[in-house]
Amino acid sequence: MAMSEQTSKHTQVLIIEDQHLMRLALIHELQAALPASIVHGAANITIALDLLESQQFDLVVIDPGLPGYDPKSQDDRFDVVQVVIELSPDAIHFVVTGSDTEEEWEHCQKLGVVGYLAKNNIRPGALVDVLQEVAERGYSVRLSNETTAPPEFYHSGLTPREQEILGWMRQRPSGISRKEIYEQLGERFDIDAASAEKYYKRARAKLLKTGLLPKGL
Amino acid sequence: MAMSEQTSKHTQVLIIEDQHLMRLALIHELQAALPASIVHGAANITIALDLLESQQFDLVVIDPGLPGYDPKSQDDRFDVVQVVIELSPDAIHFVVTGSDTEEEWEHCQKLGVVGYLAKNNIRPGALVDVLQEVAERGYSVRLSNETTAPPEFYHSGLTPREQEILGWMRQRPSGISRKEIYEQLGERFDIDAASAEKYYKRARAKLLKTGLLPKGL
DNA sequence: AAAAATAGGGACAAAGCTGTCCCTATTTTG
DNA sequence: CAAAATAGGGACAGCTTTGTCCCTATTTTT
Repeated sequence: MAMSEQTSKHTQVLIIEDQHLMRLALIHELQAALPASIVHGAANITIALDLLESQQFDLVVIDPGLPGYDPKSQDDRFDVVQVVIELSPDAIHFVVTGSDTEEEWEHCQKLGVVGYLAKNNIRPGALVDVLQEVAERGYSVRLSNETTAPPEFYHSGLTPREQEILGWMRQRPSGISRKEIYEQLGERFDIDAASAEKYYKRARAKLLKTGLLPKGL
Repeated sequence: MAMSEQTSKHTQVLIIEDQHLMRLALIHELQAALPASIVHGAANITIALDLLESQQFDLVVIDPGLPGYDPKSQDDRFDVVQVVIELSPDAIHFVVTGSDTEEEWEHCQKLGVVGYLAKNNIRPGALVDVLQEVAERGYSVRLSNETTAPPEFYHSGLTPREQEILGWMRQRPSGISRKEIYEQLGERFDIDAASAEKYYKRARAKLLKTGLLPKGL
């Protein structure tokens, strides 16, 4: 019988978050940010504690606003964080919350948390930057931040690439030519600028065919 | 110049939610639930009001916990909902919140809301049921609910189908054979039970190759 | 012991997405 | 006006995912 290789080369990640869609989104983000990782999800503290006792993790992401704890009680919130940290002393710990405060971050930091992220300040792809910042500076904080992002527009007939390119193009500041955007996108996605242009054009064509495309073209 | 067809056959949906990942997840869910829909996202109330003034919507989903409003103030939360409803009187309105209460639902109902959903009670695919319930009964309420879901396990090498099938299989109650699960899955996804079996096996093989698969096989 | 379930594969067609290259008009900008 | 940018496509190779069908051992139930 082969020995079970508990010490695999994969990064083990645990997400503790009770909101299903948010947990799935975080899992998705973490997988994208750490391609060789295995990501576990726990919808409540009971499952989380089971997992923490059964194996080691390299990174644990905690939402302290779990059911069974009084969301208005700071003590309850810190309790969750503290217990998790005690059970995974070698891991890196992030806190993700929908109601962030400067004071809570400071308290969490004393408990050993190195990442403190407001849910409304986590954009797709942002965790890459957070992880890098933690690696460089030892911590990363993103408090709540009212965004001025443009409205989004999702049409079921578009492929992910087309959605993505279109999203970027719609944020084009005035004075910047489309061509420049194509080049930026080419660099960002590591594709040809011409391909980015192609995607944009196809997306546009699809929207025209169905009869409506957003104002900013 | 062709006349712009404002009255297209597509269902127009608007999601007002400040948490980016949650907004994207909701957009995704809505597109899956309403395949012929065009879904718009607004990260704050300003964008939302712009959109509401510029066009009509058939369904508006509101998270009243937006920045700029005191999350502890019930009045502020209701204000958001009320303003949105006044600007889209012909639409159906859902409220999605991370801090739900029975009282808030009752108040929202008086304002015209027909769907009241706690964020921790929205699972992937659940909006289909919510929409159907609204169509049949006129309203749908899903208050906060502590789940007893099993731990989740996501491995980057698996395809979405494999992840999905594996997730279902891991919830198999004792006394139910795998074969029965295959049949349920076949029905649910409208594929052959044999295909479901194939996916499970391939997922299992991949996990074995990389050295670790979760306890429950 | 016979029947059913399970593990662990192979082969393959259809479809969709990605990415590249190339083309011609028309419009905008310097 | 000349040059650059833009609109609006066609063709195509490569890849992954999906879904179906088929196969042989081994284990578990009955």
